[in-house]
Amino acid sequence: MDTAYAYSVLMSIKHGLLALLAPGPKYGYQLKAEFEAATGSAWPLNIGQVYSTLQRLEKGGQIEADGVPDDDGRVVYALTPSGRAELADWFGSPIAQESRPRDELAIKLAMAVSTPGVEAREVVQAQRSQAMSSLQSLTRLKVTVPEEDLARVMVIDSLIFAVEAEVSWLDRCEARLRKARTTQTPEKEAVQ
Amino acid sequence: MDTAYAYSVLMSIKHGLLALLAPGPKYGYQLKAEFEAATGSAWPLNIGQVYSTLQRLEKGGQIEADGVPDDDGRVVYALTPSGRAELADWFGSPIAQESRPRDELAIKLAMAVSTPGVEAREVVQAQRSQAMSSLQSLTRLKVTVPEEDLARVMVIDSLIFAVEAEVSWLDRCEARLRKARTTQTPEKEAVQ
DNA sequence: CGACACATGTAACACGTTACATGATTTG
DNA sequence: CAAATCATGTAACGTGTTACATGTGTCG
Repeated sequence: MDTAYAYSVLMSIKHGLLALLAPGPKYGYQLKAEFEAATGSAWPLNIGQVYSTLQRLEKGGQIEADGVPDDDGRVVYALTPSGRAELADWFGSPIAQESRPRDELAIKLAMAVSTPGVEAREVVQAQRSQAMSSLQSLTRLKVTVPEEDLARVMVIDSLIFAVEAEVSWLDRCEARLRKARTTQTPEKEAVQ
Repeated sequence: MDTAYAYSVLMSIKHGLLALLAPGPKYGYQLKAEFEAATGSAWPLNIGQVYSTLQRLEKGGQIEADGVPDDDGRVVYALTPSGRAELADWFGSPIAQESRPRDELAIKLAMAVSTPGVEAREVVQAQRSQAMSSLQSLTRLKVTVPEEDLARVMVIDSLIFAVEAEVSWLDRCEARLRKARTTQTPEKEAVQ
């Protein structure tokens, strides 16, 4: 293999489509619909992206067009053994911590505290109020989806948990910043 | 602008480098070192990527090479007004919820529950034990960095908070799955 | 000398994203 | 008929990632 990325390889869509193809062959529009039925309101999926991804999956030998277009011009794709293997591997092994994208917010705050002229606490507060408002829309959204729809509920929960964690983290940062200012530079704030 | 992405635009490195250039001109290796000094052990930065990104920033008019290579072949880059403006905008506005990458784990679990033949609870448990072990390494790592090093402490905290939230979420998913199995299909598990 | 760190750079690729073109079918 | 929806596809770009080439300086 030449494609051995050490971390930060995003393949959510690819794997998601593979999973949707597991029960049986499907076509593009159907995949978009089913993908959004589960992860839906959270992460809409541009239809163009479905076809791009299908193309790349076919090129990679993980899926193949099921013969000719079906009854009415719809092109149906099916998993190949290779694709089925990759899917099994995806489900079978946990997602590595190192394979996750860099957290832009963490980087931003790290940079904010070490960049002169930037008030890190303002950054924290702006982010916090934004997080609180998304928390509200998420809880509003959650009551609209029935408990039985496991996939959707779980996805929304994951967003809620992530935002809540972000708020807690921001609060801790606030505390750290407050403490650092009062202990380190007691009267430096008077300057300028 | 032609580049108006609606969501999922990753620009952590770009903005990170811009921030590092704010105090004054710097060269590639130095930027790598300083970037890792803050976000360090969490997200190492390939040196090649620094040069790629610098090149793209220069092409985009956000930075420019400071005349000739300095005393010893080192090429120093500085912010342009445009770059400074973009940086101010980055610090000044919160990171949008929609601009975050899709959570692969959430998608995976959503797919797991709707894919026949896949035991979602096994996926949950595998992920959970992996999360617990990364939580351990993170807490081990945290004690090695001094409290005064705000940036690094905050970055590690952000990882810890994220993993803790993941564990809580996984536990909730476990509960939901257990409940769904006992209420929905009481004896279906006997089949096959 | 040989190994290693410092330093710059390029080429190639994978993935995500959108804009655009094209047609068939349905429906007010 | 016109508009909306269904359906497929392509071209282009931005960002992240790595592998590789190249050279300098230092130190055992």
